[in-house]
Amino acid sequence: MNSIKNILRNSSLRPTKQRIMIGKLLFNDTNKHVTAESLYRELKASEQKISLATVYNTLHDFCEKKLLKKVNVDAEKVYFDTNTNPHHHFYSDSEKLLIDISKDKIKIHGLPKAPKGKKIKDVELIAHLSDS
Amino acid sequence: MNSIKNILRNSSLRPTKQRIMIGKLLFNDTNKHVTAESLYRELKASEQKISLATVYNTLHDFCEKKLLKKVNVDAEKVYFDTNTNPHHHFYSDSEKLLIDISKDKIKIHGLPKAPKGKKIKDVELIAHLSDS
DNA sequence: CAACAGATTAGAATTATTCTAAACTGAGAT
DNA sequence: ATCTCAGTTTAGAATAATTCTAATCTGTTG
Repeated sequence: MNSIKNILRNSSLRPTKQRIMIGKLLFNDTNKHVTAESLYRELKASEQKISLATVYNTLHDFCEKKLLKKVNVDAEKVYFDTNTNPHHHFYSDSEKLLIDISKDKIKIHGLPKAPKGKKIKDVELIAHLSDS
Repeated sequence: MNSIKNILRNSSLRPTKQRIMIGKLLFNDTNKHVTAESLYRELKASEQKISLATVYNTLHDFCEKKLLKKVNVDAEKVYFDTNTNPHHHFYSDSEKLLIDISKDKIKIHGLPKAPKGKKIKDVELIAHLSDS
């Protein structure tokens, strides 16, 4: 509860009511995957008043401060992952569900070096699932 | 020219004027990455008359028939890749540019097995680039 | 507690994509 | 060749996710 405030302060984000509400929902659980919409619905259910624009603003702020990680798997929506450690994902296209795969399990060999003037910022691996 | 018709017929797609136009743009080059919009602009420039809806329809038809591969890297748009062999990508977020990485170069070890009732359909690796 | 930069808000705007319903066109049968 | 019809194309409307706008509000610093 107080720790959310500290998280925000440590990231130089003003601990406003709505950021704290969102922070509670996100950081008291581990490895949560949300979309702006899903979070907005969750907040509404909890009787809180918050606008969708604020949810978007906050998610983006949290991403910039590395409190969240953006995951693009599906063209339809952006997911935000509270697990900011380097890691990968399973994704079930049918259920629109993300599952973390811890990175230390996975070794990638043979990645070519980045084109001149560029460097590899992040490697994202998504294993798409289908019903077997 | 004729080969495009054959490609279409082999995929049981009626070789209509617009599918042939699109096929020419896509399959006479190798490893092209397009979005619906970029292709639409390209078609307009070539004095052809085609609607954006048809571009979308055709790209989706081609995907279903495995003539194209959908790539989701960026929440903003879907890319379509004429390279349908298993392969991976570099992606420059700033330039919105995709570069193929041939799959046989890359070895991935330690991928956990899919959750019960699921199997891994496809593994997609995207190395995000930034300026170095 | 005043003041102001930063945050929130409702609603409009934008962007990518899909849908709709009417008009058109390949291809097989005649 | 022509007819027929399922499969296509089309313009424009509709939808969905996200961003923008401009007015209002609120933490924080002095």
